[in-house]
Amino acid sequence: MASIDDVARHAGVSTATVSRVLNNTRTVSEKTTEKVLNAVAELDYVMSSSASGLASGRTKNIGVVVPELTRWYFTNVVEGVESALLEHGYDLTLYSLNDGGASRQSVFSHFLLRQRVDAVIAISQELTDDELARLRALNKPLVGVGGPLPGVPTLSIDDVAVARQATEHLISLGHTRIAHISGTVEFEADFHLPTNRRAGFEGALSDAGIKLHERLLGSADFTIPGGYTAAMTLLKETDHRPTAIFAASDEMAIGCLLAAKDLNIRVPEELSVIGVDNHSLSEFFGLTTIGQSPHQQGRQAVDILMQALGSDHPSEENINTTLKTELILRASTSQAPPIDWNR
Amino acid sequence: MASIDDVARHAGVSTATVSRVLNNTRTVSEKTTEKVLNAVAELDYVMSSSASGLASGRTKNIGVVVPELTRWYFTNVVEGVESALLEHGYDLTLYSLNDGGASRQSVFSHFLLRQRVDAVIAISQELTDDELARLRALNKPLVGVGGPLPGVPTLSIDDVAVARQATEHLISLGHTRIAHISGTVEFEADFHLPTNRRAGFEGALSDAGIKLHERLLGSADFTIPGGYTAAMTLLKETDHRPTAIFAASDEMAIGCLLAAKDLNIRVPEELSVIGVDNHSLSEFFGLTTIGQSPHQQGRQAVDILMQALGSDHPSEENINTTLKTELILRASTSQAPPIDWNR
DNA sequence: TTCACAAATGCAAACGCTTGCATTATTCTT
DNA sequence: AAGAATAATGCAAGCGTTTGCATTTGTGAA
Repeated sequence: MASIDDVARHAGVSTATVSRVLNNTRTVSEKTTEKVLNAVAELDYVMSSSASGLASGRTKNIGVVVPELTRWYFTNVVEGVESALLEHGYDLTLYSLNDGGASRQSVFSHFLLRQRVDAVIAISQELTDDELARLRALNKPLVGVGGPLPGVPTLSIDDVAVARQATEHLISLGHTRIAHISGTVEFEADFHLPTNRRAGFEGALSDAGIKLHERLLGSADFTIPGGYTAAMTLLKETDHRPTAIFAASDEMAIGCLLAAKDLNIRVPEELSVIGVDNHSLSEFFGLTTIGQSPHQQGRQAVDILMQALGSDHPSEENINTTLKTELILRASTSQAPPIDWNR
Repeated sequence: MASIDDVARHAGVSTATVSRVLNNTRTVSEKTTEKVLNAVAELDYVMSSSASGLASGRTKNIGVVVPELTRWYFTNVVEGVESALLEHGYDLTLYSLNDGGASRQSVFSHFLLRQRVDAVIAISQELTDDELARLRALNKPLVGVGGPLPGVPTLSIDDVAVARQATEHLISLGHTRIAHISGTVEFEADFHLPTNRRAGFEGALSDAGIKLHERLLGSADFTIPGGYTAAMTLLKETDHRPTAIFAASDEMAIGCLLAAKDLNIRVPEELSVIGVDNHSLSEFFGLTTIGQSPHQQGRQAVDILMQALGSDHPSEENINTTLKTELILRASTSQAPPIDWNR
């Protein structure tokens, strides 16, 4: 495997010059640059990242911490991050905290500290003070995606506003018996997502002067089956069946759609359903939703990171950027049916 | 940030000894080991991976190459790999080849060559000869998951056998008008998966003396919507509607289930459906399937890798291990309905 | 042409580890 | 108890880059 010395010799210059060309420090003449590049090509030379990392302190590698990989949102953010990083010549080292405690512990106390990464992107990670402190001690850029982190530039949607918008959409269609399926408590760890979305829901309701009915509140685990089960309970509520459901995620909303079908409840004539995400299956199911685009969020996180890596002042300006979301109208919501007072 | 010298001084030993303790070379006395470990803990010392990598040539990092992240199979393999690697103290650097050509090119010609990884795991990647040669030139262990690779230890299921088993299951239930939804041609790149599964299907059919009917062959893109559309076409075939469908993936099979529901075709009374994967949604949909467990496959790939990294002879023995799969009976298949000869 | 200054290049000392070899401490034999 | 063998440790030379500083080359002005 060729080393920088081989290249230098081959091009008839010093290793310093080769290094400068490869890192394009702009102080090398055109002629020399070309010679070096030729030598590089001829020898199939690729720099050793270890050596470069050791000497410069820069690894050209970004750590990405994610709670798990199998959820739609995470997967898509990671893909966005990955593709953007590739364009910048960076590698992505993935830390998936699947099993909660155990791996989480070692990732924060060991893996991230090996000086393998120049920066880290934390996806939907509510970090403990200790973890945050550890990351800060690294003195490397850190950006969060999916929720606010104290003192860290983050990207996130406004969950309260999103939920409010979804609910208001239903209200504007004349619905008053609106159910909500929120996330179960174990998802609170993700920036209180269930609570926030529920808050938006309740806010919209109370603004419209609609009284919240306890029995119109369900919760599930953000999956299709979870949404299905929750919807089943809600929809069997015979004397006060909702005419609309706002599910805190598209997957749960799809579960609602399937439940309605199994109960022979027509959507949207008898039941409107709205979700959040614009999941890849939503279009297929004709689901009206508030869309967010995690792929884009991932790319944007990289932009922020690159900027931070460029200027060495840890520019504390862009604390929490709120990402825009968009109401996507499809076939699952419509005018509320006339209320059948007999039920 | 503490360096190995600090630790050495703090423990009153040489850096060599510290290094030995940390890499547990078994030649350090118990006493000394303890002293060193204490110093490490006190100083919160974590080794620099760059320095270690440069000096030893080992990075404790594995490259994982995957075609994309959003498909169930890939995500799960990666999760399996990640969790196993973590246990071994290895990092995982992810290369997702989403946009085909562009990134693929740079990953193979540049990223993987930076000596950032000790080995690579290629997931469902049919590699070109050139790419394979490049990887071999690295002289680092390589294991493939998802399909055979010439001269490389790989893990994969026997697609032909799986398809045969699925089809035989339907035949054993008395079905003779069996349709198949295979993958479209662009998925051929994944080790001819569509072709192989179709071959198994046709093999089982011909063994049973059942004539294959052209109009009972569909194809789709391995997604739920794709399966839905394909099934719609198949099931509208009024004069020769299939009584069973074997879909090349669970997602497509779920599409079939949804199509059947929309057409008011009862499953399994009027239509049996079987898929392949044991996707996380399959249980919910009551889908009979041939299960494989990608998570497990990922872990197993790591086992092989660790073994290869341990012994320096690139043990060429375990070329392509065939993974076991399992018929999982659920509610979507049953005895064939009596044939209505009037249709 | 010469000089001053800027641009281009080279020199060589880090960077923080690992490891072969040499040295010292310990244990076992006889 | 002495010597041999073995275990534990230390020394110091790399590993392949980057980069501050010194040096050489090139340029424009006088």
